[in-house]
Amino acid sequence: MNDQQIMDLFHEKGLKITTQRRLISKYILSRTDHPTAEQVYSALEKEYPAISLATVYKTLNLLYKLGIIQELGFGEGPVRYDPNTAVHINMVCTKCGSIIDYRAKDVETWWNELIEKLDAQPVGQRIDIYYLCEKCKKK
Amino acid sequence: MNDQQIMDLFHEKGLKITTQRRLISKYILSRTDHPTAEQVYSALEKEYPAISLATVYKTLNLLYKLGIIQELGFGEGPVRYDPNTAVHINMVCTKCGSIIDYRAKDVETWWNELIEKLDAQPVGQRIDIYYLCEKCKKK
DNA sequence: ACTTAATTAATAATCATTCTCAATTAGGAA
DNA sequence: TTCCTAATTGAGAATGATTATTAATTAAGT
Repeated sequence: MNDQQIMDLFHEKGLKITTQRRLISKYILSRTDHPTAEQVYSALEKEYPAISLATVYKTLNLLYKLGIIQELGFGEGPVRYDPNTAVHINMVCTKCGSIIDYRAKDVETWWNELIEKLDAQPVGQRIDIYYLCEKCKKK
Repeated sequence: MNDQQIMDLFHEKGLKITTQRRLISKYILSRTDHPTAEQVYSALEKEYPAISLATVYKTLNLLYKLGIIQELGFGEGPVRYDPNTAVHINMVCTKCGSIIDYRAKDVETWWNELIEKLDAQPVGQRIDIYYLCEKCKKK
């Protein structure tokens, strides 16, 4: 999903298309590093100084509710946002907190087999692996 | 792992065995409903009124650091604690927040195959499926 | 251009969790 | 058993993340 498609979806749902929503949507879609709301805010502040942190939170929440992005909450620290909603594995470094997506065909295949066995129909999923990333392992 | 084994581990690590730690450990091990720290506190307050919420937080954190329990943070609401550290799926109702563990032999088998393919060695994992539980689906 | 409801910025309020520190206690040593 | 000391605890203050409030602004249909 690209940012234009998101704007179309907003329109379809009767939601207003604002500069802020456009910028936030575009920005989060462009990231693979799972930023926090604060980080999205800091990045956008440079080109759009009037933007407010509350708007960033509200918009990310809206994107989440619309199923466009994933929310990753942890025991500690702020929520991380992931534009990848396909079945994949979040490789989470327990030391530095970096998160990279691991996506493999067989993960998706297995997942589809699994959910077929359930009587429930999932509305989403989350798969995390906690490990030490290369950088942190060296130290 | 039972609570006596946890006490043995505490001893081994040079950690003091207190009434609070005993009660909190025993309680969380007995639950399958993934309670919050607040809920653990409320339950234990009845038989041990002097217990403090800070101690509950600290002890649950300690158990987590020792790898005895799992911490499940979400985008909203408090952290939930899960004494089941085996590979399993957390079935999370997106409406009422109930969490039940889904454990199947093939989940573990597949998981072991998967992590063999990674060059990283995981220190833990988390698998969630978001869905509507039976009760909430009826409404 | 006009209207109006939705959205925004700014900041106060809230919620969950951690921190601080004086008092208490576990558990090893005498 | 009693003593000693460092670890732990309870109580509440402090912090950090997020949400709520509200007056001002703005998107977008008429």
